[in-house]
Amino acid sequence: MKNCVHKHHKKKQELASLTGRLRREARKITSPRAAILEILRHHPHPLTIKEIFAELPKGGCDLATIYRAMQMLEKLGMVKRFDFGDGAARFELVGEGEDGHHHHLICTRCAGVVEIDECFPEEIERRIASVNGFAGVTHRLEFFGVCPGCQK
Amino acid sequence: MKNCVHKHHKKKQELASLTGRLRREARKITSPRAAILEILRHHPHPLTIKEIFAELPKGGCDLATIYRAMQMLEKLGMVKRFDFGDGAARFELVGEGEDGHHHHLICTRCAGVVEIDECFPEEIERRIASVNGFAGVTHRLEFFGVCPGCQK
DNA sequence: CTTAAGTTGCAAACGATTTGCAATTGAAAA
DNA sequence: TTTTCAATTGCAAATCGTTTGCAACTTAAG
Repeated sequence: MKNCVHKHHKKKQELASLTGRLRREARKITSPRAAILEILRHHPHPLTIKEIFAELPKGGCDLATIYRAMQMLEKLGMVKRFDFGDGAARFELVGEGEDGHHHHLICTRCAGVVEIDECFPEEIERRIASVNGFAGVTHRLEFFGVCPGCQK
Repeated sequence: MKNCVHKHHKKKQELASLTGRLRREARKITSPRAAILEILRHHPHPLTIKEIFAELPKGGCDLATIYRAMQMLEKLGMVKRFDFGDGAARFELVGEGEDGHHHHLICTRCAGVVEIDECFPEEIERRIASVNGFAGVTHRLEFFGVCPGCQK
């Protein structure tokens, strides 16, 4: 179950559109960045820094460069950071104008990932916020279990 | 908002009951362990290793000892590990027979924590599991927002 | 083509957590 | 109690993911 099922209809973004977003933010389009975006573009599921590094063409860039790129892309809202609780951050490209909020179902055996459409019920979240007087409440939510292939 | 609101009626467990659980598992009741349990007993909210370390009486034990103790207590199901996404694990004592599953509302400004009674709807989780053929599905869920005190 | 600001590689620094190992200590047995 | 041995601890070194300082190097604007 190393592959990923996608129920979200994420249109693969054009590289030009991505670099355009960068340019608009007065960021330089360097070859490491183009290569990283290219990889993210082709992987609709969350990738760790090391996975991106591994996908990088021969003589790719330094790990630090990827870390810096992801920080910056996250700040610009172009990628969303996910935490599966295993100590390594994962990143996924976010469509223009979208916020990328969604969840995953992760196999605790093979680490396979399935994107989930369901989200925590808004009314309940709203109630939790108001009952406690909190503002701007969001949540971090991930599901864990054993995938079909790992159950035997 | 450095204090914690508790809507859960967690009865503070007796130290004797805790050490009894250890003894039953053929684990030694050492002074570091007793001190750690004593601290957890008095703090119904999730504590980081460093917080436990700081609470430790003068000449407490080594950090490594706390790490080892928490690993072991977690394995025995006596503490539950939480991840607020800030890189430091937090631990909370779990009542005998309970599984400690619950969630928190965390202030992104002051890091204050409120325990939440709500959980992700079971029927939806069940549907997510069956639709994807996953078994033994659980979830990790935490809420984030700005607490009343930090909103001004 | 020049140039200044933005970027990169590299190595060192970090913070959380783990681990090897010799010295110490519970607690079961004598 | 005292003996005895496995469980446990302290300490330092090792890991791991991530960040950062800095000099060398590009990109993109003029």
